[in-house]
Amino acid sequence: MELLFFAYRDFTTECDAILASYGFGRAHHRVVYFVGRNPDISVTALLEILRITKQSLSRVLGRLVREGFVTTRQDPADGRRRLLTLTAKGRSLESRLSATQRARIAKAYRSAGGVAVEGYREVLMGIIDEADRRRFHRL
Amino acid sequence: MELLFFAYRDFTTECDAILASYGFGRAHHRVVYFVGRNPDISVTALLEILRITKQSLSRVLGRLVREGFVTTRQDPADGRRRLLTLTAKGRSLESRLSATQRARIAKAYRSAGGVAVEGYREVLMGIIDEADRRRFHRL
DNA sequence: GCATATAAGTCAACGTGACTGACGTAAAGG
DNA sequence: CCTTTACGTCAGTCACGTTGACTTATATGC
Repeated sequence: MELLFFAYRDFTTECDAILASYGFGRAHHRVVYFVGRNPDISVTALLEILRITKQSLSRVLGRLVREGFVTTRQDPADGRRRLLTLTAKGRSLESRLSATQRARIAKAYRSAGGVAVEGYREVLMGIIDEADRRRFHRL
Repeated sequence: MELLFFAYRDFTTECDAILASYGFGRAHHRVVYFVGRNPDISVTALLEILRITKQSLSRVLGRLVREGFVTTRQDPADGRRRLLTLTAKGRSLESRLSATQRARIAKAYRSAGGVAVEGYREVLMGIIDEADRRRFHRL
């Protein structure tokens, strides 16, 4: 429990500094991250991943769209849906944020070795709710 | 990165429900957890673990003390220090919260096996800032 | 074709838990 | 004695979550 607490805390603090320089918070990071991972994702699908309310997302996403990090377009198959995708600016922010986290994970992976990484992934997967685990089977 | 996000989210949501029934939030949980782990901890030491400001801690800790979950006493060795310890009521809350998390971790450990757990701990340790890693060497 | 359901957006109000800055007090220590 | 440390508190701000109500556009089933 302590391990997870410290790992998650240190995992996010570097990003917080970058985000602060844009006037963003963690909520913006999560949106940028998941839109980056799932281009053309619908608003509802994003809400289900983040498990927050539409109103909470609205403020964060609205700003990201207004400031040109995310674009919305109508779903050609279902006109009610708005599909979200990162712009070049959004991808640039996303990779800047991910770079610090990837570096941290890569360092931990290297020093722990392949067998440890296998175990790490297996245990984390076991901690995740069964329903959400399926998200990873696709990858 | 996604693994950590979902694992941490699912790791905390069960507790959030219990905490909500007391009118508490995650901040209270963290205080109860770390005071439980470190009986007779000073306020400053707790602040360093949590990495929040005195003012932020004050509201949360103040309420826990007023409602009888945590006791403070003067450090006999240094009268400026207030030593924090859980009351029976506090320990009861702590174990109730920990029980759900322990169960989740235990389940993940069992299904992953001992070798995986070794790797899991090794990688998480690598993600944690070097300075904080020392905290675990004691344990 | 109309009624209902769904996707999205918005207005308003609120709560928690962070933050900064300033100030007060008690105890320790050179 | 003066400075530093530990703690507490007042005041104001901000991020980000919540609920509830309402609107608009589109899809879909009868």
